[in-house]
Amino acid sequence: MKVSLLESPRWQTCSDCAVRGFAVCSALDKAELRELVTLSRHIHCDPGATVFAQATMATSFFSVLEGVLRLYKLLPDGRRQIIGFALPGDFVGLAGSPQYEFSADAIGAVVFCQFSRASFARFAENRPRFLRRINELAGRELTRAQEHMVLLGRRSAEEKVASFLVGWRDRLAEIGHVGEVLPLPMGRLDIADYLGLTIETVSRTFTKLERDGIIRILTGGISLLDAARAEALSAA
Amino acid sequence: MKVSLLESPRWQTCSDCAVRGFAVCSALDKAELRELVTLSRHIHCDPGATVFAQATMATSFFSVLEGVLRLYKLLPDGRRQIIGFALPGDFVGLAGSPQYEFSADAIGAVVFCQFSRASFARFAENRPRFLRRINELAGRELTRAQEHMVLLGRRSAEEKVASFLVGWRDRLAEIGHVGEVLPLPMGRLDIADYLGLTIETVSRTFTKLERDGIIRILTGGISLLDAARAEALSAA
DNA sequence: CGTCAGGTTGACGCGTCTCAAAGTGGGTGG
DNA sequence: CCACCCACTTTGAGACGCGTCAACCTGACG
Repeated sequence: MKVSLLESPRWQTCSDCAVRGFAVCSALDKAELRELVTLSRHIHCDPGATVFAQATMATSFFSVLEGVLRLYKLLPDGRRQIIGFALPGDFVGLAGSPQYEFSADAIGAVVFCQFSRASFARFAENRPRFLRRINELAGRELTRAQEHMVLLGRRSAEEKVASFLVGWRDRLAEIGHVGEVLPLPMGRLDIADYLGLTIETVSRTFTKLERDGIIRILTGGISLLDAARAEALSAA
Repeated sequence: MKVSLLESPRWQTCSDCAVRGFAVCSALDKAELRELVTLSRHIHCDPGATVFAQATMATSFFSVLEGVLRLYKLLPDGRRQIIGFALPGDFVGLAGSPQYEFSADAIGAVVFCQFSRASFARFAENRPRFLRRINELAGRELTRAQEHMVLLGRRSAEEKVASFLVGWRDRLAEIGHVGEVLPLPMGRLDIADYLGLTIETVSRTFTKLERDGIIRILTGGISLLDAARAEALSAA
């Protein structure tokens, strides 16, 4: 069974954009929205395409419309840590330093809004409501990062995988995903690099969770058979 | 040898506050500063005192003036992850959820400014310059968190300790610390919980770094004998 | 000089990584 | 439509880094 995150209808204009309700621009009125549109470009990109790379000049901000981005940092010797996945509605590029602090590439096909940093900053500059909205998103991002640190520093492999699955389910639910099946558009290697494990450990742990009747492994996703037990493993 | 972070002269008024140049309030003019003062209280607290606790009502924001706070999250079974140390000039409480997402307590004696969340928010509400300043601090915080994730997920014990020492040196330098000796006001257990290690591993790693001539262990701190080698270990 | 918290050291075990091989499914071209 | 291919995943066996448990050391303080 193939599971897709691209089932939502395509947008035509900003006002009926699929992520209108929860993206950055939710804090804008019609007039402002019309102005912001003139600063944005819609970009489609193919599976695996790099959106931007760590340490290159940060010329843009991004708002994801469809699909999933993986955000990651690389060590000089090639070790990779995925610091998060960006979903529809997520705003990317907040850090504010002149270079990107991490890389981003598409998992599957992705559509996003791109803003030039300079003109976006000029637009935001004197709009307290919009600035507060950006603050809100930054705060949420920060809270997620802190939770992720606990996971990386203090949880076992099994707890990590369970936390990931529960967290992923909750994030998809937030953006309106429903259904028995939990799609996992990213591969095992991505999950491993997100959790600070190796691909083999992730694979073994998935198998163990399935043996224990907690999940069912499908191609491109899983089914959470025993959500309560998974939540217990992810240990608040 | 005893090393202190409290050598700086005490403030009298906001305008000659020791952290005036790099705290949140650096974005304010004299008049605004005078207004903000009326919303703040100066608090002194003793070594080990808890400033706020995870999952309690988030009624305040904090700006550190002197000393160091440890910020941490606890798992139900008692495992602890320190997500950061707050130094003079740092602003704490950004996340914006109704409850605190983590706990904070004093390492050594601490002095900070406390703001009621509600009145602080009202003050900030229509001050774009101030909101942008808060954004800037949030972005820096986020960048640090991302770097920390790489450390927790992808570095060995030795790399973790070296990164910590180099990072700590740089943060102290940013707030004006100079001198051969790097003070470490936190104990080994704090360092372990910051790095996702046990206290024994941290202790052993310190010893190894000293044997290798990279550091010298002092009471209450270290001396970085071979900064280049430490930086190489922390592997950018 | 005794006490106590914090730090260090050692021996051992376990969880995760490493290296290697085999299995699986989707896509492509004959 | 089938057979091959390739990337991805799973499984296994063995090694190793870090955790665990326990003992000892050290310096600050009364």
